[in-house]
Amino acid sequence: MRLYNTLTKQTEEVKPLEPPTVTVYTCGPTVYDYPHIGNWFTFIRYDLLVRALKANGYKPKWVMNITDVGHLVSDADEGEDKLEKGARREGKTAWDVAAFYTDYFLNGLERLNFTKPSYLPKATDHITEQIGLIKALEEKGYTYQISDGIYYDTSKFAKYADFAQLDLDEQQAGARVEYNPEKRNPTDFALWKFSPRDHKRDMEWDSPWGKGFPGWHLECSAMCMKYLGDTVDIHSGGIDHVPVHHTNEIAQSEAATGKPFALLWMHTNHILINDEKIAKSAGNGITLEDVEAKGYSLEALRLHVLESHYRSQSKFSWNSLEAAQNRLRNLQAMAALRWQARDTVQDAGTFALDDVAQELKMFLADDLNTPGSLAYLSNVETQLTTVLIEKDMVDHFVDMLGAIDSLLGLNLLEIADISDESKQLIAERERARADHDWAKADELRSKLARAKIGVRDTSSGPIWFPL
RNA sequence: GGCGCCUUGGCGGAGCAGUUACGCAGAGGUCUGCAAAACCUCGUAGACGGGUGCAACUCCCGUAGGCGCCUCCA
Repeated sequence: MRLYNTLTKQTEEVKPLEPPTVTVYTCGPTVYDYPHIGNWFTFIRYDLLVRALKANGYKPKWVMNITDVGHLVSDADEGEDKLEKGARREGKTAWDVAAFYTDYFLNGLERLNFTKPSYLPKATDHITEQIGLIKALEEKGYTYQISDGIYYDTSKFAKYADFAQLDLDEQQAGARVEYNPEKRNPTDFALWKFSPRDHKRDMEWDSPWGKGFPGWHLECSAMCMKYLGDTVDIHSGGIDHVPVHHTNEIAQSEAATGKPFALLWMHTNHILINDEKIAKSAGNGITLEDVEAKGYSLEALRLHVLESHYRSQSKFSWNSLEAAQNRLRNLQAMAALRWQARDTVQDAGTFALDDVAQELKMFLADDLNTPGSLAYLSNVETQLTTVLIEKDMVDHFVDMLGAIDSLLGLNLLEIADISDESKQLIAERERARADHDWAKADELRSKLARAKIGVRDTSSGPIWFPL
């Protein structure tokens, strides 16, 4: 399996430290509000990564964290904690807000048919580990204290700028934010922030340096190392994390352990809506509820994610979701053939159902080429809907659907057989057609359509499909 | 100001130096009692201008436009 590695800027073979296990860390959500569709796009892409790894013989150990403290609203450690801000907005405590949106997120993973991560650790459950990491950094001389917290001195980590190819001097010149003048370097970041004197935070902990809370970047390093070891095989997240969050994770982790933090870094590009990135301020933060309210299924959303490559900046619109929904319907029509096998079919051809899984797997093994896998699947669909299924092919056909589902998560196996009543209507319509009672035949077709069942007539009899 | 990316047919969206990506929508046709089904065909796609190749959408240079990051962000 090959993936593009942000670290080396090239596509390379996945080489886990201890195959067949492959450790994967994904930077998860900050649970202060409803995730928008762009967040879900990214997470679905990592679900696909894990599915692809499994299909290609690996045993993924997947950790996705829940950021429930410390994620600051704005710039260089000056801003407010997102959780505390969310709490004020909703008149709750930060703990309540975190619990609510954590539940919402976990529920979303199920609604979207995610592979279950091996661990979904919360930052607030790992304060001890985070303090331990700061201590390690302190012992090695990477930290310093200023009035509002303990900071990491990025000038002590020689290759700080390498990962994101940062030009630190030039950046400084054009920076749009004012940095805390107490900091030694503009890129230095908080490891531990002291609680403010004037009010009590909902979330705060004791530490060797005083009461406060951990900086945002710290949690990922601490939890990744706790669950997956000092060196993780694949570390992943949104492309926006490259210059700051992941750069800082590398700095603090490698400074503490002296080992590479991740062998391969994988980053997903963002989707745009109306050629703009998604931001709450732009009012384009579409949620899963919005998608469903417009009558689109979450499977259609997932299919839409598959239609573009994870490294390209793709566009989202209701039109394109509509297209995905229609495309999904056609795949579901193919899946419905499992209930409608014929004793014999004309020209069964030489189509090899067993090859489908292998082919799809190869597309995904090629840097998650999901658009290629769908193009292939469309060709399969065209052949099968033309040829139909013979009874002794059904087992193979169901296996094929299962393989598609386990790779792409489209729930094609969930397309159920129709009721006996509906089958009788279809049979009745056939009799009407035989009697040339076209009015009755068309009426029955309308009746079936109201039950979301479509019918097409073929030389080997009627075929139904879900509308 | 710095760094990087992108520009493909109505829409979405890939790969590839020379063979149809694919899907959705649309047009024409075939079949059928009819069809909203199915099948076939079609739209003379590659921002623009140069260059290197026998050959470029696919490599190089330039121009125009767009986007992302440098600041919380999937």
